[in-house]
Amino acid sequence: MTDTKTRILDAAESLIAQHGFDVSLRAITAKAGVNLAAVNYHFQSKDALIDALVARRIAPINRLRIEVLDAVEREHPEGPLPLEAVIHAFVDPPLRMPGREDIRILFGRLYGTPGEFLHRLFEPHLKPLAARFRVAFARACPELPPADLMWRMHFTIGVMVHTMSWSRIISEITGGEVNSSDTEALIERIVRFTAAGFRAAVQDAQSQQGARHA
Amino acid sequence: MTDTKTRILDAAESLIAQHGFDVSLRAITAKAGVNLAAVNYHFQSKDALIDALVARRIAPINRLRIEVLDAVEREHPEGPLPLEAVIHAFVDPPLRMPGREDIRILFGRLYGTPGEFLHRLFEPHLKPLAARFRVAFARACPELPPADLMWRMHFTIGVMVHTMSWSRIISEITGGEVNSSDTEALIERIVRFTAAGFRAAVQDAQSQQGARHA
DNA sequence: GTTTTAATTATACGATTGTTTAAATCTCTG
DNA sequence: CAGAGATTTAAACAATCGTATAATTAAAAC
Repeated sequence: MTDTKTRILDAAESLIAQHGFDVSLRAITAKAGVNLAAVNYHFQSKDALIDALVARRIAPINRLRIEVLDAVEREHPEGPLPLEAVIHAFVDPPLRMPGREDIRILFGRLYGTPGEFLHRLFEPHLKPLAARFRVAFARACPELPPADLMWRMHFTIGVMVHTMSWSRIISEITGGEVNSSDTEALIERIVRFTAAGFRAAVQDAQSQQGARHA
Repeated sequence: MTDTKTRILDAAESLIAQHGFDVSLRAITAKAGVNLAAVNYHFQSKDALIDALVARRIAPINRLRIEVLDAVEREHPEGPLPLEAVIHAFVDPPLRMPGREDIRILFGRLYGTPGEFLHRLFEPHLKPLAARFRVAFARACPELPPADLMWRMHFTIGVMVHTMSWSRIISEITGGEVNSSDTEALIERIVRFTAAGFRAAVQDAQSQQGARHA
């Protein structure tokens, strides 16, 4: 019999992935097979439970992302970094996340609902990561203006998050035509798409001015 | 004094965009300045209110998307369609949506929480639209395998949705460095990024096999 | 002006929520 | 074995939720 604390976390993780963050503590404790009050005993509140739930998954993923990026930078101590390698370092760990598919959906749901949990999530987990990858992407695309770099990182996150949050129903709504079970092929599709997006020509200030009044 | 029904819709729209779909009817009716029971009188339930709220915004957007796509196809009755024009037809209407910024955030939140509202949303609103744009993208990228075509449409939606749902806080978390107030420039960035992604080389079956065991 | 319908109001209902309390049980130390 | 601390349990708390009811007011029709 596993630990009560982790059983609560597992049950909450699965239920939140399926039904959203407003699942009741009673549903969570029922699925975990523990008493209702156990949540407020081991964690302090429902919000603290969600924080612990998120931290448990994000922390190892971000650690792995940094490790992979470290290896890439070690192989290229100077000069431009290979763009595909940087993208891989960013998207592989969450997409290859071990365990149930629920975790991927939870991850996507987390990014899809900015405002509620994100301020508690961004400062400790995402902010240092974003700063780290920003300089890496800048080294991979030296000629890209800073604003475009940030936007294209943002777009890449959008591709990754949307793929994760729709991973369960994407095959359903396409009639099984599109399937996300082959993780490696999916990662390769994401990297090719976003890398080409990073390498796209940027709009110079003059044509921007023109497009605005077209 | 505007209509009670639209005042409820406006208030619900704004509050849901800010705080999610689990806002109370009391908060909605308080902001609208109407009585609590007015919601169950004019609509039948809270779910029906959300359905009406979504339909009110999605219907004209999708109508405009189809109109713009019709014009593109009329200008190119045969042969390949210009890829950028097809992407513009898809992403411009929601991003240029008139009215408050709340609507864009609501739109993004809707896509970010698949499963709850999406089955009620997909069949009537999204399914015919996806079928229509699928053939258009196929005409724009004739050499692209069907599976890759679907995935890259999916990625494009991810870029669009993520940009919309993060439009309010993106400038906040980047310290004002990245700003989404210039809609036309933002659209241009999205189109350049995704068009380059559509044109990226696809992975052939052989190298797929190899990558899977790499 | 009276009647009929539509719309709004105040109020209450049952159900569910997160959280707390106090007693019961278990676990381990001395 | 005794007892101190940790954990689990059942029960209840106040608050909030969506919804329904009945009465009241406004509007429209004849």
